Amino acid sequence: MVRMLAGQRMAGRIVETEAYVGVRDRACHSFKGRRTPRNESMYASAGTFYVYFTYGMHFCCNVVCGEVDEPIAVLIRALEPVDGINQMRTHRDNRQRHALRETDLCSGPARLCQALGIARPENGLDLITSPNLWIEPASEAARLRDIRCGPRIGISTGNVWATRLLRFGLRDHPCISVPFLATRRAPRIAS
DNA sequence: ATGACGATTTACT
DNA sequence: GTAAATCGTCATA
Repeated sequence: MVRMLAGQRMAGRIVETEAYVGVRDRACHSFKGRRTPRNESMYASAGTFYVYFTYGMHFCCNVVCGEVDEPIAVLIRALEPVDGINQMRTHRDNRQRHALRETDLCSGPARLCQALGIARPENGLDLITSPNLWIEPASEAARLRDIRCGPRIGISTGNVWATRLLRFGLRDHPCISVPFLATRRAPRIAS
């Protein structure tokens, strides 16, 4: 994931994500086809950026994945800082009491948005054409056998959607927000 | 108009 | 481990 800000380049390797699979998913903002000003960008074309504000203080970001009017998205949960680490650190330390380890700069959905300067203005951006924010192939592709899956984080609704294995990440990576408990390899295709 | 809550993070005991 | 921070959003009335 690459971010241009103030003429400088920041980049991080995506090491953790969660899937939000649309109108049937109780934990998804578009559950039951709910369409509001907040989640409007979920209904746009694949490659659209969906940024939302939560807990009165945090932003989190998603990549929209479905067809137009099919509100499916992937939450970006953690990055391994690669480029522009000093700028990331500045954004994070500014609001912080103690200096941060590099592995903590982007190890959470709100942390990475803070580090990359992602907030309300970035909601609805087209990641395919934007000069300021895009996703490109990693220098080295992850091996499927190194990808773990597990339940999504912070889903409170007591039903099957809280336990489905829709969080994915790189095995034992130090920048993951929460460790994967059981050793479950990701399926070839997430259903 | 109102109130309950949230796809989180941080500090403190 | 527990709790506070902090406010936009949305369902309900």
